[in-house]
Amino acid sequence: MLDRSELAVDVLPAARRLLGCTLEADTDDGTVAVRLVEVEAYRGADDPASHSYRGRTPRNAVMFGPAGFLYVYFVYGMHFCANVTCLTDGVAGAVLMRAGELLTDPGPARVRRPTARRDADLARGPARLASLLGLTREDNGLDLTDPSSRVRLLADDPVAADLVRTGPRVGVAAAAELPWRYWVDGSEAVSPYRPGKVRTRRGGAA
DNA sequence: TTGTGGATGGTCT
DNA sequence: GACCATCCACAAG
Repeated sequence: MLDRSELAVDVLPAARRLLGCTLEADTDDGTVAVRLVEVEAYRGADDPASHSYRGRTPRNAVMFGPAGFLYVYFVYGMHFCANVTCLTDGVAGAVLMRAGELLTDPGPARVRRPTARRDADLARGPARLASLLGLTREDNGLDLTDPSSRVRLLADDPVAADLVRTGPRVGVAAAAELPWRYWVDGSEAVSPYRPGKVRTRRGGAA
């Protein structure tokens, strides 16, 4: 298991530490595990892109708790995204898990995500990753450092420094200049770059 | 192969 | 009532 103390630090070192770690979940189709290859850091108070920027609400309460817990939220009316909390109790911070490489048998994973064309697509993108592991609102607040949790975070060897890349966060308009996205160079499971938001609202009568 | 736009609902102002 | 830490189908080249 990953030790909670390794995450009770600022969001950038925590994000860096999570690269290469294994996220494992027990699902109805069997155990599914991925190696994290892409993450993004979010920090309350000074980060306009963070859910916690405007203070504590019922939705983001987990972000204000201790490190090493799962923060799941619902987005775009149909997707879930999963974060790992970091920093200390009372200070909001989290790392969004954006992509992973499948470590377990593709069989159960394919049952969960039948539309994936390649194995590398199974957990490419935050909503796909959450879907693959069956993460929903029900799992919000789980302790990822508890071996008896349905979802667990295992501490693998850190990724070599020369394989780690950083850049702007994906799909984020606020604070788009911050290079708070970390990924493993060369992984086919890293989600493609999309420029942050070109706002096209429906029915836009000029 | 790449680019574009629609779907869909909780959360907060 | 506007905004979203997105994904997928489909069209065009």
